[in-house]
Amino acid sequence: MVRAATGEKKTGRTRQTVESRRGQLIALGLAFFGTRAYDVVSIDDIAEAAGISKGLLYHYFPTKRDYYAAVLETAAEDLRLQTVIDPTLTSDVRLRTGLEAYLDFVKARGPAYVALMRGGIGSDPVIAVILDRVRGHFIDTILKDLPPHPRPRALRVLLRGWVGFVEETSLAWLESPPGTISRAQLVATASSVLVSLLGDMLT
Amino acid sequence: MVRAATGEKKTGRTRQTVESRRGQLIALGLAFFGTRAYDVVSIDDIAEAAGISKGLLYHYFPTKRDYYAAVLETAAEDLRLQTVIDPTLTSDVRLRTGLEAYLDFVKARGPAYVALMRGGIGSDPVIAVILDRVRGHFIDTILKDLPPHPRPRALRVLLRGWVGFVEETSLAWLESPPGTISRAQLVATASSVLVSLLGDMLT
DNA sequence: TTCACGATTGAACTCCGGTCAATACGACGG
DNA sequence: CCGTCGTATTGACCGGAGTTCAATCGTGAA
Repeated sequence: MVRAATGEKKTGRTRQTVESRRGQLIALGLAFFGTRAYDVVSIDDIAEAAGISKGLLYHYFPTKRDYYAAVLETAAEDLRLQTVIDPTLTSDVRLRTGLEAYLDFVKARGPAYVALMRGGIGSDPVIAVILDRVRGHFIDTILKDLPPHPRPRALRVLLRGWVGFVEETSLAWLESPPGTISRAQLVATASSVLVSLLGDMLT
Repeated sequence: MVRAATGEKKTGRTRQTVESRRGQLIALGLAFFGTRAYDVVSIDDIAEAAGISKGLLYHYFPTKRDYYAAVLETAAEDLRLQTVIDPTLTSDVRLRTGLEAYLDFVKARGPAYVALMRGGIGSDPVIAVILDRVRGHFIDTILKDLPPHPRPRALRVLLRGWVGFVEETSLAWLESPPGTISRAQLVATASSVLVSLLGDMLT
């Protein structure tokens, strides 16, 4: 309609490879879902920001939820990569280094991390599975360091609680005014909690 | 259209008081949002289940999010009421009793509690405030028992972490097969974590 | 240069959140 | 027993958002 008035080229089509387009869309999703709530972000917003048509987004992701899931999965994978620790170190050092890496990741991502991990649509099964996998990965990493001998079933429950402690503590750290608590103190407390937890269990 | 075929009375209008209607809708919301994700639950679903028109729901709640917030608020209030402990008891006993009450509440509500507290729309500011208030209430309750003397600002951050520990642990307890961990062990571990946390801080 | 594959479009469809004027239930006064 | 009045309640309507799909055109290979 008004198209004739604008001086733009008739076809704005810029063909891209599937990976680059997918990457662009996921990156956009990280920005959008990291800022606004799931149901406030519209497919049209994404498409417009990407400079593509709505239909194309559905060429890459079957549904909005799948799109969100893919975005979350990417964030989760980033977190996993960012917290890989040199396996030759002492388990104690690895714990502290891992916690530091985790906190650095949280600090770098800021509110986007909060919105993605906490917000979103937690009660959706697909989403819940992704979040559980992230937490499960950390738990498995910790369990690998433990002697396989006395490993009560209750341990996993408590470790999941510990992960909750670290997550919640990190968010509080992010939101609190600077000087409230130091990164070092967080690391120290978290590892001391874990050690006492393991000590209680494995005796 | 088909209405004539059914033997129902032409007008199904059953006028109710505002409180009873509101209560019915909130109860329905607890069931729906406790089962399905926020954006999967439609206003039409609720209205149909309540036997009313969509418009009436908007007579009570200005928006879907406000409706959800009201439902959440009710659940939060229930939890608060369910965890009121006799203030004449020892602080130590109060802690254990409170934890037991919390776990009983979680067990009674089951997955619905999970969906409401974790799921929902966490990144929505209004919702986040409600959830923060619930956690803040527990933290304040704990803080009331402490001597006001050495109360570092970091304490609140760690207490929030402890609440996260309890929440996550409770969910894992719910989902785990019976016999994995006992309620008593959970209470013991959670209070021992809290005590050691406070011990580290207040020395 | 041609061809064919597939990335890309845009219009159409449906469902859903939200609005609003009209309606009728039921309590109250006469 | 009967208006009549407030308001709980309806139903039709709207714009927007998710989703579908046939048509289109850019691009690498032959």
